Amino acid sequence: MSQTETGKIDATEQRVRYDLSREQQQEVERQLAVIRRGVAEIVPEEELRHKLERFVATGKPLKVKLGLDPSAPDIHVGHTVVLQKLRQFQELGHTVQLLIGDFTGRIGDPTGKSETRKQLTEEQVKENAKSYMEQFGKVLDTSKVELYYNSKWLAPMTFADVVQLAAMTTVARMLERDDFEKRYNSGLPISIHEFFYPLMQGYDSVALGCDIELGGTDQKFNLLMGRHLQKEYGQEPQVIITMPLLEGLDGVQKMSKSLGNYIGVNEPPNEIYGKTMSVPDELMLKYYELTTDVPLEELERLKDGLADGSIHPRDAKMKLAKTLVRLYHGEQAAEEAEQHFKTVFQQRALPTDIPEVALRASDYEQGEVGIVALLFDAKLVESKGEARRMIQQGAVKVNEEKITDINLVLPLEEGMIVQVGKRKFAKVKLL
RNA sequence: GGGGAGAUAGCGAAGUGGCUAAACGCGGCAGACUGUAAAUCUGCUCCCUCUGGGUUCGGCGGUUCGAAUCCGUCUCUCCCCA
Repeated sequence: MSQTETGKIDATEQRVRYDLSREQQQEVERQLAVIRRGVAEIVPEEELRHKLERFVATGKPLKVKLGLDPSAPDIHVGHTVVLQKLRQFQELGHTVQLLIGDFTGRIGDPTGKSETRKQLTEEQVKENAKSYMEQFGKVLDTSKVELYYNSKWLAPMTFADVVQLAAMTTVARMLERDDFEKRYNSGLPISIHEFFYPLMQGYDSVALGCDIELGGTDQKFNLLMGRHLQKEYGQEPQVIITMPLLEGLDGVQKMSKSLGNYIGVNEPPNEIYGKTMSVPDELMLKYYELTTDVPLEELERLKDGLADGSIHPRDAKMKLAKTLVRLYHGEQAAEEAEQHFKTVFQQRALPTDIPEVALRASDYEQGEVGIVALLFDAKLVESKGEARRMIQQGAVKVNEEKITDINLVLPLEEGMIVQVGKRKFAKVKLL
């Protein structure tokens, strides 16, 4: 859509003006300030203000949508960026609409991967939705959340409906989308049906009559499609709010499960703590801002302290790690995780809670075991070749003694502690 | 519908009959240093019963003493023309 056309629509739009009292105007400003915090973009902000004015004048909450993939959720800290924003909307008195894209997910994979997506049964979808709600409960008040499935309105559509929907946009416009453009230019395949994903997602906003749709910056195109379609269907278009993408542990690529650079909210406290400590320093403040409930004033103090050197980056990061564990596992777990970190990594001592590995004594002759087999059987390495490599590189310890001989045979003992690298431990339990 | 190009290890990318388990880069892992950050240095990175053996270069089938490399066929992809 061209600039001039957008301008024309805005210019001709008839907006109701509300006579707000001073307090009401202040409330609008307050809400705007909360909503602005940490966002990448609000498109367009003027419409958001208008919607908020209406909310303050009429008391009718804004409908704020977030679309979700129907596959089994494993929520990580990157996802919580958007959830934090939704929680803020809840606290401001608005309604959160979670949309499970069960129909969307039924059709195929939008990322162009060759594997066809597994067909999910209705039960699986319901199960996954339940799992979403459980995990979202760590950030959102899920009792107030409205849950929708887009198969409800997408499944009954006829081919004629679909063609009509498809006629509302153009191929050129579709190719504006960043990943389509990149794939097209670099000769990667794009299936026609992939063009329907933005259309379906956009139509969801029509069906729900959304006021606002949230997403990561990578979702901007899809979110804008919702705006466009709402106009086409004669509705007031939604305002879109994009949140910055959170880089993962590598500090470069966005946090994602497939890249393995994520911190899962359901991970054990020690993992969350440890992974957080490996986040690059430069990202610390971004993590604080987007994934925690640390107040803005405190954030400022941290920022200044780090800048003038009065706060050690390590201490700031330990606090971040502790905060994240507290958010997902509670105060006590946070304390324990910090203690564990200090013991294992700062003092290089053995952790107190080493996972046990059950080994069957009868599987070993004369109660003895080769070091390579031991590492493999204890699942500390993926292959025996890797076991040999680890030993040769000096990464292996048994009962805190470094092992250097790959042919070492040692007696199998209850409670012996095997270690590979800095963070993989196992305690032998004989059966 | 016609013509052309291509598919190599997690990714990118060399290799066009034996010296190739396959250069190089990225990523990953381990060690040193450290704050389990960054930077830097070193080693490793298909599997196994490991001074040796086994299975790999889109699938299947051939040619050959010997194939990632040659031939046939199938699948998939991209580009150009219509």
